[in-house]
Amino acid sequence: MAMNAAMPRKVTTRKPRPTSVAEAEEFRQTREDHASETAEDYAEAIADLTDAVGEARVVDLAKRLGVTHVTVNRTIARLQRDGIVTSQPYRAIFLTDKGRRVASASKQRHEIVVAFLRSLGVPDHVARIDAEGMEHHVSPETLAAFKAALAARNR
Amino acid sequence: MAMNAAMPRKVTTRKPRPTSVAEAEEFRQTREDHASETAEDYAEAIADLTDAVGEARVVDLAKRLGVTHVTVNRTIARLQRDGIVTSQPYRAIFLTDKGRRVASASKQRHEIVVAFLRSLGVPDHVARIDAEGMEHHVSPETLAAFKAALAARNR
DNA sequence: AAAAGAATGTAGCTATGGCTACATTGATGC
DNA sequence: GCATCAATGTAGCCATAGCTACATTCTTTT
Repeated sequence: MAMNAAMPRKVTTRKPRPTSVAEAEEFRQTREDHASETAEDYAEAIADLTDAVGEARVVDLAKRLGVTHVTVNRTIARLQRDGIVTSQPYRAIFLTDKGRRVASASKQRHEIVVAFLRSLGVPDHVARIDAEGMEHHVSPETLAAFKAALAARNR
Repeated sequence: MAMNAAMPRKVTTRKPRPTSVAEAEEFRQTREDHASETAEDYAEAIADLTDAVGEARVVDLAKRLGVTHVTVNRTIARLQRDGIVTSQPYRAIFLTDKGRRVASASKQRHEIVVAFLRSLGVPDHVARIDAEGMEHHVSPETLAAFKAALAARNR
């Protein structure tokens, strides 16, 4: 690119750059959480459907998660690859032991987060929406704090 | 696919399918939030850097967000497309008015969430990590509830 | 048993969000 | 002024996550 005289050039020396990368770790953690969000949502949905109607089918998951059956299909393939579910063509989807553990932990956390938000006076519908987004980023420490706050309120 | 006799066939009629899609809305909302997360994180980072050293450069953002400069570059192009920032090749990045609004709202929410978690006894470092993930999913209602809880504690 | 309809699968598109490797430009030092 | 190094830009790869359109298979109905 040719030098353009009309383009105001910066003459002064560059300001010293902050070298701290402390915050970077927080963003990294958040990105990592995102990777497991899908697995947790699917595992929980599959567990619920299995409890309710005995099996989880692609259409049911699609309806429940608000995506098309195509997306479900591809995600299930990944979850199978990762040992969360078992599935065979044209058959229902089932959780592995690992999948059941994921679902159970996720469900527990979900319920605590919803209960906690509701205890703060957040309307039920809003609490459910917020919990769905927040829950995957709630560490064990924060979950414990939520539990403790709930217990204190009921004491 | 040929019928495989060894494959246990389901003989009974399919169970009735649950038709409720109530939960789907929650997942949709969460996916929507994800779309704005990046914009908020970048806007906040750019605002902070601009305050601290007068300008935000690609390297600084990369360091701070924990990604490579390539990722920053591409994201900045998108943010420019979306009217959040202005940028010219080889120059610093600046927020538009819209970008400043995003940054300010995001920063405020971030600080409230961190303060709230800390007030529950969550260790500072953990509070920061969790807040980073959670904040983008905190609705105005929940944020108000957090604020109220903080105010009550300081009363 | 054949037709119709529902469910599932597949091909291929878009967008985001990471990355490495390499090219170019800008800033600094000699 | 030129060489060097840092910063920025570009090409192109991969994975996730959504979609429409179409093909196949299964279930139900007639």
